[in-house]
Amino acid sequence: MDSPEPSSKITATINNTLSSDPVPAQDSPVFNYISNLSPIQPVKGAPIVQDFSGLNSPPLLLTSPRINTHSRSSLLKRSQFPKLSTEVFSGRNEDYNNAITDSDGTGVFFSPLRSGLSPFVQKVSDNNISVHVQSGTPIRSVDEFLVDVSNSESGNPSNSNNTSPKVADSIPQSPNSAEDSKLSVINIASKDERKDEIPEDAARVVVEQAEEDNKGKFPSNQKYTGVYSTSDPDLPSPGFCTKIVPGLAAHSSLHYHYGDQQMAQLSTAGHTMLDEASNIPIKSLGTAHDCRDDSVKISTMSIAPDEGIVQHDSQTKASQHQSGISRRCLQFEDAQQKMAPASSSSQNASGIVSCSIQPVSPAVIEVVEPVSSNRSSTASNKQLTQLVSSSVNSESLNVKVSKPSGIGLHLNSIVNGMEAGSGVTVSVKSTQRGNLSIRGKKLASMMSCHPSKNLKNCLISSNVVGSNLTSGDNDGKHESYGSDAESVAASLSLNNAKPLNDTVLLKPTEHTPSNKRKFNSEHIDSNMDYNQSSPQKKRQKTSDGNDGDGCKRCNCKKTKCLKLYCDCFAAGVYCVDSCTCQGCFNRPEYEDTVLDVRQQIQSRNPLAFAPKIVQHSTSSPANILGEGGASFTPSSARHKRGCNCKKSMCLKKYCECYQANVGCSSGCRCEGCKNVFGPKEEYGIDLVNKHCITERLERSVEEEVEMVTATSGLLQSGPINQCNSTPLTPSFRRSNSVDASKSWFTSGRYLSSPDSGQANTAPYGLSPGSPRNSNNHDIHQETTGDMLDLVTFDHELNYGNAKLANEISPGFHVTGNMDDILAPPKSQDWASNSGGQLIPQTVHFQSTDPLSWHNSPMTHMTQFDGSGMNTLELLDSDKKPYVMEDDTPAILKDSSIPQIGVKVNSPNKKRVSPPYRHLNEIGSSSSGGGLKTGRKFILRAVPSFPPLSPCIQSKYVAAHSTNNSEKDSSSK
DNA sequence: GAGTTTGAAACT
DNA sequence: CAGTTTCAAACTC
Repeated sequence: MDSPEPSSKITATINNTLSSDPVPAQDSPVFNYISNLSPIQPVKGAPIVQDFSGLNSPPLLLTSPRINTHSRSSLLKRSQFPKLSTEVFSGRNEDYNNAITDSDGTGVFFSPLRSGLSPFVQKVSDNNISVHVQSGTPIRSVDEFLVDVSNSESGNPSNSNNTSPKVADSIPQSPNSAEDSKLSVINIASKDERKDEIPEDAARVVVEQAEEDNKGKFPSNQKYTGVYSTSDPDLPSPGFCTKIVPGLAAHSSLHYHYGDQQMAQLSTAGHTMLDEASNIPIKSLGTAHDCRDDSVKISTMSIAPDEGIVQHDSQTKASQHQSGISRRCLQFEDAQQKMAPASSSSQNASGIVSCSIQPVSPAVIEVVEPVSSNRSSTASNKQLTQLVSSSVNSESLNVKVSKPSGIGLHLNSIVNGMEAGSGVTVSVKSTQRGNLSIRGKKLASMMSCHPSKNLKNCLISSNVVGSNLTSGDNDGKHESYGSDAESVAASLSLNNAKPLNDTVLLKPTEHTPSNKRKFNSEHIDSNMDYNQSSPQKKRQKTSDGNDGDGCKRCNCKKTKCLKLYCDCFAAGVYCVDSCTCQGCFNRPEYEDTVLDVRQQIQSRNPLAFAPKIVQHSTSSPANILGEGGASFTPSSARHKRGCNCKKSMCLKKYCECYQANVGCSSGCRCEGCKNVFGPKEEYGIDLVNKHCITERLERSVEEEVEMVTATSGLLQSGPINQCNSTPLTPSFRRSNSVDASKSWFTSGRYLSSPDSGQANTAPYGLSPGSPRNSNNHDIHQETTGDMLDLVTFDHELNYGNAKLANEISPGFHVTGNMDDILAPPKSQDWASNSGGQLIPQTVHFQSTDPLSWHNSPMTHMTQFDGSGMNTLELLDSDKKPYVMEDDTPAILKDSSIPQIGVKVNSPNKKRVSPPYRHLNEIGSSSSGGGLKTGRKFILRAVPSFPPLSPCIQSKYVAAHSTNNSEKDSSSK
């Protein structure tokens, strides 16, 4: 196993299975390139994806703490999935093999994943890198999850192929399951010690699936090294990919595919992935599927969200593992996993997760794009490409956006994340160009994101990224994901500084030491944060207060990070190394404890982990702003419970409403409320405030626009900061559409987190769109306003970015299906649906319509994906979709569950809805308009979500794209 | 970095 | 449900 054995074998197997040529990775120059080139590896961070799993339900997040490890393990697992992996990856296998061989030489294996994960890594790994095996404990559950997923996915993948076939293919490439898995693991591990551990887990996971193969522990580091990529590959390679990181996965996949070399790095990898996908329709490759899955899932989601989810989860996990990122997150995933039995189905959410991969690294994406653009364009890989970077071929892509990943996180986190991340903007031009540009600097930071904030960022980024890449993000690690991707992107951007188009340069990034460093560090940080978390990042974060990354770090001293006082815990994320907490039990190692505590808390307050912010379709405040209309409540979002501020006048972060960039609602008991985002009705909004808000909105819009563009690229954090502030704006979303979008965002957050699903979707959606962004410029502008709205919230921003992207990219139309979306429509359902939808959605959009982007919160995703995000767009177009409902739904939705959907959501949703505000809001303010709008939106939104099956969505999209306008109008 | 303020979470 | 305490983030210096 471990040994990559002769790649030849693997390749052979691969060949058999995949038929794809397994050129020994080593052999293939391409492989080398990739390994060398790929900055991707860093992407591993992507693992972040893990978050997704989290997506399902916040609770899960907690549960998932392991996830991180798991995720890593998951990677392994994936690798395990030998079946696919080996076969599938034959091509990759080669790579893997090569990698392996290389690794062998070094001792480390690279799995395709690895390669995918991080080209960087590869290099390193090659050297030796890496990978330290982290044996850590395996988190089997996760792994299993992953595995299962992968499996399931694999199964589906084929189905799903469509969109993201490439990915899947690529994934599949990973040849030998066992070996691969090992390798993959290794890869990841190599980077971090923890990883090492994780890898083991992953391996275990894999083992579970294929204990044999894995052996659980791959002997040595090698395995670990291989872990990420390889093992996964085996598994359904897809799994790998996904697991590894969306980005990574993609990369890895790419690598595999490429035997070509292409150093091209990620992009190449991506291409390869795509190519393979195209070539290999394989589904078999479960792993590949991951990536694909995302896309596929997305598409398929509609069909079988669960699978998608699962895959995503696994992926995410993997990704998480890979990247430190995972650390935090996503326990939800675990939980979810648990929740949803391994089997894919339940976990549709997971599908979302897959998104995470994408999210993994916008950077990656970018990287990919270049390549992809080159190849991808050719490659059918649509999905992959989409996933990878929607950027690459946004057009074809259906993005998977699954990003909902964020979902797992709680709103809070999300929101926060937004802020943190804001800085960066990435613009991806998905459309064929594949240009990704990342502007933000913060990407990295974002990447790193921590739980809450990070999450936000992550989400955003992830969303964006993910959207870009693939649908699936992961929730799991909110942070990681986004962060990774972002980080990557950021790194890219930073390094390259080339904002946009640099995407191509992923390699460069890789190549450039600085870039590499950045990536690595970033990725690591983001991914590994807790593990390795590069000091720098930590520093940054710490300096920031959280955040550089956006990730927050807690500083708990007495609560062991097991109470809601802890931001990390509250966000359902594990504490990261960067956290300065004392006696922390919020770590994967204490997963059981965390889960227990979490349960206890939930028993007392079921909504304890639900997103605090719910989208209200109408928030009174928003209306105020509302340029557009009143309908908009600036923030459709509201704090569920409302704040109780007495001295801060809701003008400081002490105020949860303010912190979340949402207006206060009737539910608030604050005194002297001057919440910029929307004072309590009582207080009425001050004109001044309104002005401020509007200004913010405008700014945000502008920024968002940029962001969007960037976002499309990835994360775009840029907006974030402001966004943070701006976030407010979101609430204010200008137009209805805006509102809707916002609602998304907000909802996204909220949803994502708590309920979940939505958020996930949103993110996904967002990310996907990005690709188009390039095209979107115009759109951006147009949308910008909306975008801004979306952006406004931090979370939103994050998501929003994606969304923006989506929005931006006019392209996104909801391919999907308004209908579908609509179908789900009910707000309540919505949440659940959304959850599921989200993912799926992600996929479908392709919008062409600029409008759609509105929906977009997801837009970005859509953009990239094009279709993927569409759901969002759909929503947007409808706009209202999201709006959805209100908070409640959101909450419920949040759960991110979306995918999983109902399960998670439903519970939450019910409760969620509660938020006084909704009622109030609904009733009151904006109420009128707001709520109405919200509902209206919701309906629309719903439709978007519904988009379970990508395929369906796509269909719808195609059909509806035209219809959408009609619908929209009608809905309106 | 230390200390203060603030408001949520937890407890009674 | 209300009041109090505890806690950690946010903020200030």
